[in-house]
Amino acid sequence: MNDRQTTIKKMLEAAKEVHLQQLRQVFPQVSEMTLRRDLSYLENNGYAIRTHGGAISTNKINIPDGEENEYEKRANDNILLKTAIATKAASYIEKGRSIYLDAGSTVMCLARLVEGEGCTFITSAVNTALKLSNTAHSVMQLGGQVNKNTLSCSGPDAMEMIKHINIDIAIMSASGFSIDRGFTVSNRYESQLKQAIVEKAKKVIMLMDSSKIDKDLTFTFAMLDDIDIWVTDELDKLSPLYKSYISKIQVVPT
Amino acid sequence: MNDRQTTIKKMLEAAKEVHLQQLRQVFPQVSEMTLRRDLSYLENNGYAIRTHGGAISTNKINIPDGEENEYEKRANDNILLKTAIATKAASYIEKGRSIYLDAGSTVMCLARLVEGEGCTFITSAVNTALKLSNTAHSVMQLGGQVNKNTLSCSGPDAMEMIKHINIDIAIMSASGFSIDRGFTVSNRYESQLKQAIVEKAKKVIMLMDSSKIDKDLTFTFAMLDDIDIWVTDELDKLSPLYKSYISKIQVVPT
DNA sequence: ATTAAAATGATAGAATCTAACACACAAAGT
DNA sequence: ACTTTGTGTGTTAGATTCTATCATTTTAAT
Repeated sequence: MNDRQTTIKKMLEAAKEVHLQQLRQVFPQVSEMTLRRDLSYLENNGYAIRTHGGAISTNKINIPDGEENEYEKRANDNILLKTAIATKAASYIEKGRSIYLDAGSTVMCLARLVEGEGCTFITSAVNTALKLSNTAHSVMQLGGQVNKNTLSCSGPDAMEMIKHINIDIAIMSASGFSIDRGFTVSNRYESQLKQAIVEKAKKVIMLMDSSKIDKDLTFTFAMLDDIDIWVTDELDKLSPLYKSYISKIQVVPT
Repeated sequence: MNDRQTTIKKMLEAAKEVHLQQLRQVFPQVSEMTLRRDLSYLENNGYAIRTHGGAISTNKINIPDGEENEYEKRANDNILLKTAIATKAASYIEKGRSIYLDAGSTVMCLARLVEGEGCTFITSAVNTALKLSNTAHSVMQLGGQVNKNTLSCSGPDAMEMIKHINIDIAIMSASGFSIDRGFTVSNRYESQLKQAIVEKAKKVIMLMDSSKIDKDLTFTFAMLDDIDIWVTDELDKLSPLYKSYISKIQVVPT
């Protein structure tokens, strides 16, 4: 994408809508045909939808319920990899169980593809709850302060709620992992909640791609011993120390 | 909306996209101009976006997987009217206050357009919380069982949470109203929660269009005396009895 | 029955879109 | 150095679509 196309994309994001006549004034040095081609390019790449006389931003349409924030930008990175990991994890979900789904874009991928017949889903993430409400039999939303980066609810209210909830399987995510510090995140309250979930759940499945290995964040909520299964995409980064845990680490083909 | 327009709307929902030439084949008895007008109508009501040569469904983009749920079908009805009501209600929101936003599509319209500088928003609806998390300074999500029709959380967990929350202004919705039964909804837990909210809030603003007047549902959560302002679109349906309440009823132009 | 309002049809002209070809320029290969 | 290839761009002509307007029909209300 060249500078002109990037500018048009930004105009679209800001204004939600742009007319060819406006573009002609902004870019008088290029021909109308070129601007048309730019709009076609943006349409083919999913940034815009061409209308008669211009184009609108795809973000404009997303407003009804969609996610369109910092979170969403990260969520679309490596979406194929995340889907592969989520698909593997979905195979561990059994009918009629109580399933906790953590906040995080990989877990959100899983929420999109689970059927979970008769399952009760519990989640702290508002986007996950919204998605699950379409298909799932029963959905519990943990309450609390919403973190706009993770879309997760945490804090004393969430802690209080989980006291009364039994969890068969917890599908968790983390922002970093190292053998010394374990699984880490950057938010104190979310760390506290995750720690409590890991303790309560009968079975803990971690979804985390290899890019987060050997990165430590501020708060540790679990060590490798605390989880039962870890679904990831690559083992190459792992030091030989991990080899003893190989049986709990599931590697998905990429 | 007439039969033909309804059919086109369904075609759009199914196919995500429709060309005028296709419509001409489906409706050979009417002129092309009429079909163009139908598409314009659907566009003005938020169901479609016209393109060169046809139109696309607004659902096409925002729900990459899965079709629209029951909630969204209702949410798109009368969206202009709901926006008008929501805009009026937004003018009552003051900086830095604690604002409760109820579940409901009209209130969701308000969530889309509030700035609410420095406000803390509390809501039971997961879609509203998700939307607010983009823009608002602070968002609290009430926890509990998610109702897939209203996308609202309610139950003992939500009741427990609001005990510790102070509310300056509560923006409420209801499914029905009559002078005898007051404001009503069909779900026991949601009624219980709404009732508690109305009691706690210093100021209660009701958003409800006139189509719900003189319809009673199972559970009453407030009477006309309990609310401070009611924003609606029409007074014609009201019996003369209501006239004494005229000062608290705000009518928006349609 | 009369009137008003809404929906529809027909037409012309304006605006937009597409396709096709030509040109300029840079990168890569011979 | 020369050619080749590909990409980006400009120009034009013609096809398609859109809008505005007014005439006509249908529907609803009094």
